Amino acid sequence: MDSKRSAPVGRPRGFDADEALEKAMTVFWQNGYEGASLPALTSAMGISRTSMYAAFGNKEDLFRKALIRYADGPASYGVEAVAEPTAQRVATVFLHGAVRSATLPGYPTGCLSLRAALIGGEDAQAIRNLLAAWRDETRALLTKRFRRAVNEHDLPAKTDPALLARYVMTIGNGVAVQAAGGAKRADLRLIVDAVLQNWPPALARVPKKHLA
Amino acid sequence: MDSKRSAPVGRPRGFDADEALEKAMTVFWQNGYEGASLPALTSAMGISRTSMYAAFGNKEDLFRKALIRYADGPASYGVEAVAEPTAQRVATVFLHGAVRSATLPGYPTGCLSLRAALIGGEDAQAIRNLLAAWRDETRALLTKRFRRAVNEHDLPAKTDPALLARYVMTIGNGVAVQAAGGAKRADLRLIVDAVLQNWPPALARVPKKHLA
DNA sequence: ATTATTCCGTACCGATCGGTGCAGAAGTAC
DNA sequence: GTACTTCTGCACCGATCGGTACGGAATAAT
Repeated sequence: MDSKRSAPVGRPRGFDADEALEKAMTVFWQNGYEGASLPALTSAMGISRTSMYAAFGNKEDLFRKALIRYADGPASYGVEAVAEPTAQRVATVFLHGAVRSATLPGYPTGCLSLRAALIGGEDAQAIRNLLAAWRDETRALLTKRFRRAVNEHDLPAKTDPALLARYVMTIGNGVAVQAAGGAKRADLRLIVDAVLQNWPPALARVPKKHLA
Repeated sequence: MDSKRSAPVGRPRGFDADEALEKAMTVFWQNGYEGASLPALTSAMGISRTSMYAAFGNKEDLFRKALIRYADGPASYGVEAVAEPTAQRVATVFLHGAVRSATLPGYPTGCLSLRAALIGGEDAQAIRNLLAAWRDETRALLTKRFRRAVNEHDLPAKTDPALLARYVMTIGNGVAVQAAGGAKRADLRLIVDAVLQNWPPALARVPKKHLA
């Protein structure tokens, strides 16, 4: 599991697990979970099937580890954003990060979380749930941060933090889709800047859930 | 092919092709192109493998026909929007239509075009290209409409119609993703209304493509 | 040296994929 | 009725899926 073992007796591993995971992340990012076949993964990782299973468990475990690497790397802008001092800065850093992450040179365009599991057969349900949980987590992070901003009078009192968080996520998701479709970074940057000029958006607390 | 034949000699078809196509569209919408297996499709359509091949050709042909049905049905809001008299109305109808289409009761949430083919193996490349072309077509429709609005002084002269079209598409895509993730129609409606309050967004023509 | 432990390539497993051949059932035309 | 056309269910095809058993190669401890 770890890169350093306490007593590595036996033949040492013939590849760098970190580099292999990086390659696997890229393949998942490009092709999604089900679309990434084991031959595609292992050939990109430069190792054989057996070595992958020995080092990472199975395909699902490999994906989970790749996702962690993704969240800590290219998609770390979420946690960075909520550390900003004002709500406007939070939104700005978040959306600029979304644009940057979705158009990184050397990586697939768009967002791994969206490309990997909007769809799929029934056996990919676990992966879908995992990614949905991760996106919900990010949204909860933003909600909490915006709630604090309301309490600090950094946002109008009637602002609904949850709705504002979903607003920001919606723009970020749209950016990811556009990037996956070939949109240029400069264009997306102009678009999110246009969105950010409308701040804070008028998102009052919903009056009441109307009867279904 | 058609629902009416000129001389239907021989045993008549034992199912309604239109109803079957509707079911197939739903399965593709829910599971994507590759995620929709033939057993899943045929069981939803209520017919056997062979009947599907006889009536629709193959899986790819079936998808193409389902997509046409989708574009003429749940996703017809694009062409409806550009018929509106002002640019603001165009954007409003488009985004309201996106929200409605992505949260239709009795249908999968989100947008078929996104769920079906953001990802996939190599053999799904043709499907991806098809859907990308369709989205580009919609964007071109909006671009053309906004260009007309600029000429009619319905939008500021310095507005970039292509960029504005991408802006609207970006919001629409974000809405579709959020809907697929479980967002409620009422919340999405509030979000797009907040976006529409910022109209026209400041999207000037890009100064010049900076040297790569 | 010997022994133990680990890595890794080959070859294989059952399951499922999209697609098809075939024969019988079901209908129309005469 | 007979002849002919079309539909449809069953069984099957080769290819590919994720996953594994096995044996040889390589390194560490002794």
